[in-house]
Amino acid sequence: MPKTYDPKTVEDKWYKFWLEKDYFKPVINAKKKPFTIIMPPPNVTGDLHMGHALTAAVEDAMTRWHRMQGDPTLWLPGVDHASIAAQVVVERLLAKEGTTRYKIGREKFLERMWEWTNQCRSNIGMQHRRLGTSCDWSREKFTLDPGPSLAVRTTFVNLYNKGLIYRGERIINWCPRCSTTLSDLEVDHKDLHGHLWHLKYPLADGGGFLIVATTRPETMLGDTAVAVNPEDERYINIIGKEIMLPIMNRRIPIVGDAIVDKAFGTGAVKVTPSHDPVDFEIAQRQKLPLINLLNKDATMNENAGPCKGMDRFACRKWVVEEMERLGLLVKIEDYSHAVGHCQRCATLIEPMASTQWFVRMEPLAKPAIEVVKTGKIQILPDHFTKVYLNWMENIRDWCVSRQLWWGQRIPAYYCQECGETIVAVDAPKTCPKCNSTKIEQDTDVLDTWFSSGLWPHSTLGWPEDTADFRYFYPTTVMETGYDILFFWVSRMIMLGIENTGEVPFKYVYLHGLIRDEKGEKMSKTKGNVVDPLKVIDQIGADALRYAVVSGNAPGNDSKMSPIKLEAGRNFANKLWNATRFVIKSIPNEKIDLKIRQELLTVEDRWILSRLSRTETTVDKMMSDFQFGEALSAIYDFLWNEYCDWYIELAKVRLNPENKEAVSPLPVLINVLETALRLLHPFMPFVTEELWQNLKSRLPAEWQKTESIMIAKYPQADKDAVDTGAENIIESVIDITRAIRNIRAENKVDPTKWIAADIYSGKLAAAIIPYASAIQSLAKVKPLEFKDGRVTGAQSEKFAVAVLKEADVIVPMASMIDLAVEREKILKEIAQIDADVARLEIRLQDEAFLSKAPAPVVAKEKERLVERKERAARLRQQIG
RNA sequence: GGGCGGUUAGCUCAGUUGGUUAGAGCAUUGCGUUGACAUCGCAAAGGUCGUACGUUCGAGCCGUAUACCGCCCA
Repeated sequence: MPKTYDPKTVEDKWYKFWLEKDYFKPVINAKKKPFTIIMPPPNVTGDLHMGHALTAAVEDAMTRWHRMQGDPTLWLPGVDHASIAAQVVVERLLAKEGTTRYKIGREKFLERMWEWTNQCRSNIGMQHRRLGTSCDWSREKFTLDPGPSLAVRTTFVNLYNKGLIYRGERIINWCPRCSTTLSDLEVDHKDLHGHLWHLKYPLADGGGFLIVATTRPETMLGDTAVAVNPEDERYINIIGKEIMLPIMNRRIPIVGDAIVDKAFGTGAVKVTPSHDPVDFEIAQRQKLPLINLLNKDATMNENAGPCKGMDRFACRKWVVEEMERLGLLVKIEDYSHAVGHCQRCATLIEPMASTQWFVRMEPLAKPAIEVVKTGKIQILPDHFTKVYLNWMENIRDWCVSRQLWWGQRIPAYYCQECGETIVAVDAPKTCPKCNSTKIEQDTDVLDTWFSSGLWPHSTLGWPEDTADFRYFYPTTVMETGYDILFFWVSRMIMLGIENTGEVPFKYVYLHGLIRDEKGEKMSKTKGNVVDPLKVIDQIGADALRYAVVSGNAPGNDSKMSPIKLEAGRNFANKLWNATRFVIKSIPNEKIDLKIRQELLTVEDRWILSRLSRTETTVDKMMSDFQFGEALSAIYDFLWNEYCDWYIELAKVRLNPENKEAVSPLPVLINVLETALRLLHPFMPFVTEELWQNLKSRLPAEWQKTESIMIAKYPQADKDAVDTGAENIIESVIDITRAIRNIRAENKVDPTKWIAADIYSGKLAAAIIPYASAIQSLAKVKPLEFKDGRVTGAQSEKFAVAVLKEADVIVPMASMIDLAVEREKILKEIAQIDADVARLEIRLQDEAFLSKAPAPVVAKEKERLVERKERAARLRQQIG
């Protein structure tokens, strides 16, 4: 075996081996409860990032853990068509080529989308394989596959028939760049520094003005009323009167509506029903007309009068100038307010009244609230339960139609003859009302999250009654980032219950975001992304997986840094070398590796006890989704107990001179083999490589299992816990450390042997057999064990360490070779004397004293004092 | 405005039913390389656990208040 671990030479080999053996495929066994996890499908928007690596590492750890425990385990991978996100990516490609989706047309555009998607999908698949993910590739799904597509259409039709999907005119979020509606969740609110313009609106009867304030003055062109609170005494007399809307010279009514806040501004508000959600509501109540001002690209349309054709921002400027010219601009205030931006392209969103498809959410939310409140679904970490419930309880209808081309086409058809709307799973040939064949499908597609919401059941075959669906649904865990709790975990719960009558999963495990070293979100535009594939190329998949999982607590963000990655690489290498050592120690002749209780030494019983405790901890932590904690328990055991102490103690017995010693090999090998299995779910490649390496050098009975990934996960042997052995070895470790500590404090040459006396009280008999171990580990000889406790220690002659179970006494004389020490000190004194002489000459030099800067002179004087003092102390020491 | 989370060693963070002397990785300092590993070993230094009250025999952990930082929702 080479001296260092080289992941490149092993990872591909083992992944291929696992695939060939079909280990990733579960065997359906009706008698056993399956463990099922559906992978949150990455978007076909590019490469996998660190967040995906974390998802993959955590899900793979769970999957491998359950598989090794003998559960029929399915981890189903998939990819999301990511309607808007993917379309934005390809549109950017087109822009670089100097064209647009409109120029090339829908059909050609979709071809490009598929081309991109196929390439992206295979890339994502390759990247997941590099990460070592043990998902069942034979069941891989894509959101646009026939199965999931059928699920989407079936769901849409069912919801429509139940009245839970409707088409209506509402205020929606319009992205002018993407030229589509967006759901509320797809809009990011950012605080912007803007202005509040105060405008004078003259009464139509010439009896004065009302003053209204707005952050979007251009919308005044679409005002259809001014509203005041009906209980506002200032305005009670003018309700019912009319305003002459400036610029447009249109008469609009003054209406009373309770929603108007008397205290805000002047208490009078302009009403633009087509471009503001609150105004839209007022218009509904007051039966006001809607005037839409905007074209799809956010230029002003023919309703904007003189502003027709202007861009929305140009129009704003023009309106303000015009109002000022008319003497109707009262004042401009600085004003900070939250403004919606498109999550995908960051363009400013325009609220706009539009006829779209909506999902009525409240009836779907009710059972989804119930299952979480009653614990049928458990959200981890727990505090996200509140976040979830708060969102669910204040839910609003969901706009699902998108004016995009890439995605699931809405299964609604319109008769061109009689205007009938037909919603059906399969395209109708004739209109059921008028028998016309002139039928056209809705041109819009569905919000991508509509199909994601069906993912846990659509991937398993629903709406068909499949064996997979029957066996694996409801699934066990949904593992994903907390940032998409609403986007899809919530919708999966709602739609899962709606479609199947059962919860889609038992647990929701939410992980945090992986940020860069400074704690900032990684993004391509910031250029701070860490590419997981590059990391794998450099240090291997196991090291990357270690880095993302270790120290990662549920729901907490974590920062990624080269240092963390290095820690992972170092651990893999440590493990490699420990195994290399064990393998080297295996003799060529046949050996019996069976652990025989009667032959176990105290350190054997100690490491077996520690292993048992580690297994218990790991089992608890894995069951509690504390993956970081489980991993660190394994790390600590392997590095700080097995490598640092057990191997070191075993070396004493392995020494060929120590012929009568009982061989440590049975325990040395068994513990290592077990620990490799413990670690396997986290670091699959290096553990497989080492396990196979180790196994190949062992007797036949070790050859029965052909891969670590299908070997049994270690279970704690409670009988192995041995507090007595733990106390003894802990004392041996304490004593060794104390002596090393004394050596270090007294600067004893590492090759020098020193003497020590141990007063170990009631443990003496147990510790005495470790005399030779302590001797070699602490380089101490002679080592004597004495009765009782130390009394009246003389610190000038002895170094003393008082430990839990023992006292350690080291005579000073044994540490210092006086003659050598005297030589060293004399040398140092000579050196200092030379310094002193030079400094004295310099400080008597008139030229130096007058020309050198004062601080330099002062420093030299100080140095002289310090040197003289040190020389005096050294002279004192040698007498 | 409503809600949630964080504040622990120089840095990054663990610390889940309150229980001896609060841990890890990295960084720092000193020492060490002829048989597992310098991607290493040995040792050292470093913390009034944001602040203030309270509950308790006992608080990093529970309660109240407060400061600062971050996130989500409106």
